[in-house]
Amino acid sequence: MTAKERLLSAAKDLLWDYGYEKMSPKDIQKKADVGQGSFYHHFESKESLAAQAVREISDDMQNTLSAVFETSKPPLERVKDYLKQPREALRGCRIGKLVQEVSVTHNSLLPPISEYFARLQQELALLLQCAQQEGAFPLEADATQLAAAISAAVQGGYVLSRALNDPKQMEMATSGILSMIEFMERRL
Amino acid sequence: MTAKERLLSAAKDLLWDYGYEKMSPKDIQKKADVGQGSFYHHFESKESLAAQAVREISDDMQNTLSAVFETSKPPLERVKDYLKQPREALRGCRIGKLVQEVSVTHNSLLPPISEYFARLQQELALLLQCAQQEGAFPLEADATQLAAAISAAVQGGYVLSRALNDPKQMEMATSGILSMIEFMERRL
DNA sequence: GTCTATAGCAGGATAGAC
DNA sequence: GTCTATCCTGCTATAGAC
Repeated sequence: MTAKERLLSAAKDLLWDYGYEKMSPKDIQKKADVGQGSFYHHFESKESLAAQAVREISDDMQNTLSAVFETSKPPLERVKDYLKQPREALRGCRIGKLVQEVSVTHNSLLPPISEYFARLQQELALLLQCAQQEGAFPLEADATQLAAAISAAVQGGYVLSRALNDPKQMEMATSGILSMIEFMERRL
Repeated sequence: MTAKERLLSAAKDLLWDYGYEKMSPKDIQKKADVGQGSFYHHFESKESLAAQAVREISDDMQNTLSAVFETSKPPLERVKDYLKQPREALRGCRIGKLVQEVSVTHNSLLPPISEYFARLQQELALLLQCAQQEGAFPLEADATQLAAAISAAVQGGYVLSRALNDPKQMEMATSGILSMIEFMERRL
């Protein structure tokens, strides 16, 4: 890996564990085994590097999404598969945890994050609507609201897991949603 | 208000908007209109002050919880009332947003936060079980899982609102859960 | 209790040699 | 492209006078 690639990779890791504000240029240089000179040769600033790192994280996560959503399974199964995905609950969401920082919502890091969540919700809503058209899910449900609730439960699962220092919180939150979906499926 | 009270009040505000790491002693002093000398006269350190501020925030929020949960309404109504509470979605959860910071999960600030969420989930689960015993909610639902899902949806609502810079995300997430609960209520 | 002065250190970035 | 030296600022805290 080139120095530039190592810097990006290190930044992606540190953003996950430390967040944007607490991640210092020196932390990145040390983790990437790269000198200060190289850092500022390849990137204009910490924000510039972070913006590119967040862009890559968003792309990675959208690819993961595609792997779950673009299958031949019935639409509602794909929604359930999303809920059942393995997650590093205590580490937090690579992308969701960043939005709590003032320095992130007020700079160039936000757009790739918004993009990820917009796409997630859009795909979930679409799948739910398909399920409804196929008669696999109650028509009275509001697909858009449900999509928001599902993505919120996952993000909240991360928060609760960290707050209670217990990875099972994620499992409970997603299982709770899953149970409700299956209930609605049975009684349509 | 005494200088000590002003310091605590300022810290509570800054924790909400800036978070723990980005909130500096100088920020607090300035907002409280108190000199550096006073700051370190009343508190040992930034962490010490923050710990006390978080303790108070947790207490405040538990009082808000009591106001919603300790009424004479039917149990399931109280759960719905919790979901319908007004929230400053874009500002984030006063307490939930803190747990994403490494410096918070690794120090004395976490316990009051854990306490709040533990109590929230316990009360929600209890109310759901009451509703089940009264025949107002399906027995096949797992109250503990649902309580986790409900509290997660609220926390996730905050995250999504900030990520998409749209306060309606909170409303959609909580309405989504609300709809599912009402669906289950109708078809028990 | 409150003030000002000061200290030590880290964050973020620049300069110029190699 | 990479290295070392250097700069300025802000963070966190201490010291000692009033």
